[in-house]
Amino acid sequence: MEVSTAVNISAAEWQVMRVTWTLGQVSSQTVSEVLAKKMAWKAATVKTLVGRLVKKGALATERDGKRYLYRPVISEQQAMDTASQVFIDQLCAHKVGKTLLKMVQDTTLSQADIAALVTALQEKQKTAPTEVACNCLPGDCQCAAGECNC
Amino acid sequence: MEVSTAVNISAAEWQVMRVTWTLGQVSSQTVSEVLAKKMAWKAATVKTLVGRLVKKGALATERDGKRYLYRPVISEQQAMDTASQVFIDQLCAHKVGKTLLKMVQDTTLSQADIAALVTALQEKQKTAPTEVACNCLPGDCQCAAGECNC
DNA sequence: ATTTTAAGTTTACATTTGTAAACGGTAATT
DNA sequence: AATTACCGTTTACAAATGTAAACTTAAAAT
Repeated sequence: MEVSTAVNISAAEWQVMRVTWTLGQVSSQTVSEVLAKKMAWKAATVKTLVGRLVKKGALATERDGKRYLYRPVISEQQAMDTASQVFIDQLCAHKVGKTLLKMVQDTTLSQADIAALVTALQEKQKTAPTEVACNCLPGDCQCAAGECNC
Repeated sequence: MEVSTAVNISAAEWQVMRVTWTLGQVSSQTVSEVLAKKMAWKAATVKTLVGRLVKKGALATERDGKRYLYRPVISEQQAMDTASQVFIDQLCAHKVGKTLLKMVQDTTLSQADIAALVTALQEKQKTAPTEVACNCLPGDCQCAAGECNC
């Protein structure tokens, strides 16, 4: 039944997660070194974030002598997909397409990424509707002509 | 020089913005009615959010007798684009493609949206790199073989 | 064995966010 | 004219977030 494994990871915490996703299993010292350089954060700040992530269940710990090693509990891809969903869900359904277009245009993508996207889109095209209705208002979108872009 | 017009709009505030984006110029009563139904928010809650948005400069006011009419200061598309950028920027550059793919797959898009995306992607393909490097760590990604998905 | 270090834990503290009640004033209704 | 109904403004208040110092303890170095 999928008991809401969805942990909320804040923007700052996300940076810590990225280090663990990238390095797999890390000491907090490593995380601190990386983020001191990348984010100009004090070690104390990183400690707090790591602590919160452990409490939230986003990081698992394993004793390693006097210290701990931290390991991500959820995969990066899954976390990104969840975050994407949350992001998209808050937008007007009618305008999601335009926004995805902007994202695609403004992002560096590899040949493979592009190919995969094109394939998926072509597949999607087979069953895509002509229009996606605006869902900004409950019931029908009642915007007067010219007053909105729905 | 683009003096950071970027206003921060929280998730709850975003709902208020959507109403103004959709209806163009609204009384707080209208916003309240819409969101009471859509979000089950009390009128007081909406008042707070509207007030904060005005203070943040995201909504402009115009007197209308005893009350105000509210109007969005920035366009929805621009707000969405900014939010998208912020969202994408926090992700590992190497994995943005996969995430966009997921978004495309999980979202309802119109024929026109899909066509526009395909066109943009084909154009992008001409200059796309073979690989997009991971930028999770400062300097080179030092993940050991097999320990990360970079 | 003593001191230094490094780790984790506790405490701090201002802001932002979500949610809303209370208050005060003006316009509309009785 | 008195009263009611709205509307905007103030106040409330807990939780989350960003940022970090202080404290405590155990291991490492001398």
